[in-house]
Amino acid sequence: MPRPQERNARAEDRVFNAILDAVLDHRLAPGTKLKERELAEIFGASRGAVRGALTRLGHSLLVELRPNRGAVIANPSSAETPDLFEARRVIESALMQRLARNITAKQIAELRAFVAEEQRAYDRGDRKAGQRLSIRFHKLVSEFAGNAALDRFMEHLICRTPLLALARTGRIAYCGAADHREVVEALAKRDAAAAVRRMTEHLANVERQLVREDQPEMPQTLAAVFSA
Amino acid sequence: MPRPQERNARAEDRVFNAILDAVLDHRLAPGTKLKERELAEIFGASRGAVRGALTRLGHSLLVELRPNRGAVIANPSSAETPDLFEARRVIESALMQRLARNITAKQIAELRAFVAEEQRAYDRGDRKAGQRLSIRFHKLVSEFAGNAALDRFMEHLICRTPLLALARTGRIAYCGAADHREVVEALAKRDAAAAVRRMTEHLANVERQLVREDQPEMPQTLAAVFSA
DNA sequence: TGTAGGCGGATTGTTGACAATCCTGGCTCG
DNA sequence: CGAGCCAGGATTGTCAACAATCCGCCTACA
Repeated sequence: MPRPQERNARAEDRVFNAILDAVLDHRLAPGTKLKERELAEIFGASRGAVRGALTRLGHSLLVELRPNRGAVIANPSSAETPDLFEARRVIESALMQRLARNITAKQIAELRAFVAEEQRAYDRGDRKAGQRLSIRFHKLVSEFAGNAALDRFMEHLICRTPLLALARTGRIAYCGAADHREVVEALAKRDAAAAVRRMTEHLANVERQLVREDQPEMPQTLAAVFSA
Repeated sequence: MPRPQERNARAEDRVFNAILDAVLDHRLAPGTKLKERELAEIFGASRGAVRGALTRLGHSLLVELRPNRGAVIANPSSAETPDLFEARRVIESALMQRLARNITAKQIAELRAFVAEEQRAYDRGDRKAGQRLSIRFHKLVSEFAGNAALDRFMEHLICRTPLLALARTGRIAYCGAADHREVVEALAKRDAAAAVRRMTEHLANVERQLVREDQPEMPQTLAAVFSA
């Protein structure tokens, strides 16, 4: 006999995590409608639990909550790309400087092992797993830096990045284990300047992938469509 | 006959903003219990609306949500102070660099007028108003910088700062219009380095106020109390 | 034929009652 | 006399029915 309170407190988390994972794995396209009843049925949860999960996802900007019109997977405009990546460069540069000072040998070992696993995933052609590990690499770096406020913010930025990639290019952004390894090795040498440079370049690489493929985007105004 | 949906969608906002303002104005001490029924009565709202507001405040870390035990105004530990201020220095330095490049004459004028108003508030001894304007100064700067992602994060950091001040020192942190004016004048000259330096020093000044008065804090362990 | 207006179904928003949980105070028992 | 325990009351968590809203389509009319 499951206790309602505990069971359902987890029900909300279950729905939240399921949708979050689906977005990160690109299994839910931007604009997909998220109906409360349907989700409640699928997850065997009450509508209230689903509502709570959607509200949280909305606060993280992963779904767009339109009053009286339901929730859809967010469909960020390409105008957000520069802002997002500038924010990431700012924060992650700061993280690099912190880590170059404070990182422990154990953390270095853990990062190396992580990058190796990431590399193996890409090598065997498992892009989904590679992508997921690439995301978690940035989160791991953020946690190791040991600043809770920055880590919290990074979580938001990291989750939003793949969504933006999917909305713009229609496919997975390739993060790449090689870039990550260079960052880790710079940190291992406690070379703050090199770590910052490599992380910055890495982020610029990912961003460039997005804008380069940003051609087939929908025009913003009707005037632009018919001006030619 | 007020329409339930619209009236209550705003009811949640009303509760949210009222509590937010009360925290920023230091009218609610950390640890204060926020009972749902009581708040619902006070604001003439339903318990659901109050719940929604509390959930949002919880997500902003302004109230602590304890499962089955209700919500209280957050009581952050002093250990968070360095993290918070480091995050602010990182972000606001980036904002300064952006603004030194992009700020418009109109924005400069607006910032100058804002600082003048802030100064007048302090001059006439109205600390509450001065404090409120000091907070909004940082938010205004953040908005002018024009990066939505960073602005969003700044909002969280800015709201959390006075709470930390209250929890630690028991009184209002003095931000000071003079520091703000120097920042604005550096921006007016489009001197990025000077703007960054002044903002960084300003934040360091505020942080120093907090740690300097951090003596009468509760000891963390019983052992520490009785070791003497 | 094209457009304005308005039903019908589906979906979201809200409420109040009910269930579960926690805290408090007093009681019993060792 | 103190520790453990057990109601009683207060508070939070959950749910399912009801109300409000929106979208698509259909009709009527110019």
